[in-house]
Amino acid sequence: MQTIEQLLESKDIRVTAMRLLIYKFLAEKEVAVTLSDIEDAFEKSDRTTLYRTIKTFEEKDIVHQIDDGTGITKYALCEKGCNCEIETDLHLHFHCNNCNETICLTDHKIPQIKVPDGFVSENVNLVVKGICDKCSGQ
Amino acid sequence: MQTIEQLLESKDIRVTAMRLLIYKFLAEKEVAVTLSDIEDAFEKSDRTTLYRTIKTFEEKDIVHQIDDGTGITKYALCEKGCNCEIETDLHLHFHCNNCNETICLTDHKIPQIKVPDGFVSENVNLVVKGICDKCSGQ
DNA sequence: AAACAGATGCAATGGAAGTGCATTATTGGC
DNA sequence: GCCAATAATGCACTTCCATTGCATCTGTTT
Ligand SMILES: [Mn+2]
Ligand SMILES: [Mn+2]
Ligand SMILES: [Zn+2]
Ligand SMILES: [Zn+2]
Repeated sequence: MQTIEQLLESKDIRVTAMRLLIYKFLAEKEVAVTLSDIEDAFEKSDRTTLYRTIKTFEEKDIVHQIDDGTGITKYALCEKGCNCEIETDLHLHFHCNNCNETICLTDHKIPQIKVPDGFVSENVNLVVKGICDKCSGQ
Repeated sequence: MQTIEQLLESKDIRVTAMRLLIYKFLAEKEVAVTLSDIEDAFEKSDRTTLYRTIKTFEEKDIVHQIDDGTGITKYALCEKGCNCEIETDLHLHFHCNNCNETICLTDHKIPQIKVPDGFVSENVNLVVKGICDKCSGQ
């Protein structure tokens, strides 16, 4: 089991206090977060720093971006061995219309989608909306 | 076969020159369009009018909105008998990474998506990205 | 210590969606 | 046809989020 420091170093990311804190924040959250969520959690630091940190994480495949249709970009830590860029690895995302939270359903992979002749599928984005387990009351 | 005028009237939308023009513009396009696309086509009219026209069409189920992940909302005419609000009717959308256009694959319905116990699926958005038939060179 | 690279902070920008209100056009009753 | 009501249009402004330029700070290397 590697430490967060080791993970960052292995991805050629310099270890800073801020980066460790943001990583831990993401790791504790079980849902995808917006930049605003991170801002609220770290009011002392500047928005830009948080933004660039999350972008750095994204470039290095530590987090992946989620477009859940709310118009606000969300982010979540990648699972170990998650190859976000490979189509076959893509899991689906669930957005709760009640609590407004979005979560990764990491072990629900997107099924193979047929496209018409002449079309080449490279990537699929699938967001299911509805009521999450917490809100459905069971 | 009903005229555009008859269609609009049947949906309780007043027939105006602008609305007819925008409807025809959408009908001629085989791809989903952004508000900017409409703006470019009708430089004489104000953006707000175009915006509200498309919103009116959307409310009355004449067009449906498409979130293809580019961050810019796109719109396309509904097919005859397209019930956009019914989950089972939803077709999938294809976004070309080359020409950057998005099209409705109206006869490719979204497959049933399994969600974990406790989750209730109400709606699904599925966008396939890749290379379209025109760009794939066949 | 000096030099350098990268991280952080502040300010500003840009794009797109949305709204308030005045003006103009259309409709329906008379 | 005329008038009042109602809806459509145009203009200005706002809000929200994403993104960037540049100055400053911090940590590392020689
Ligand atoms: Mn995810
Ligand atoms: Mn469509
Ligand atoms: Zn919920
Ligand atoms: Zn194409």
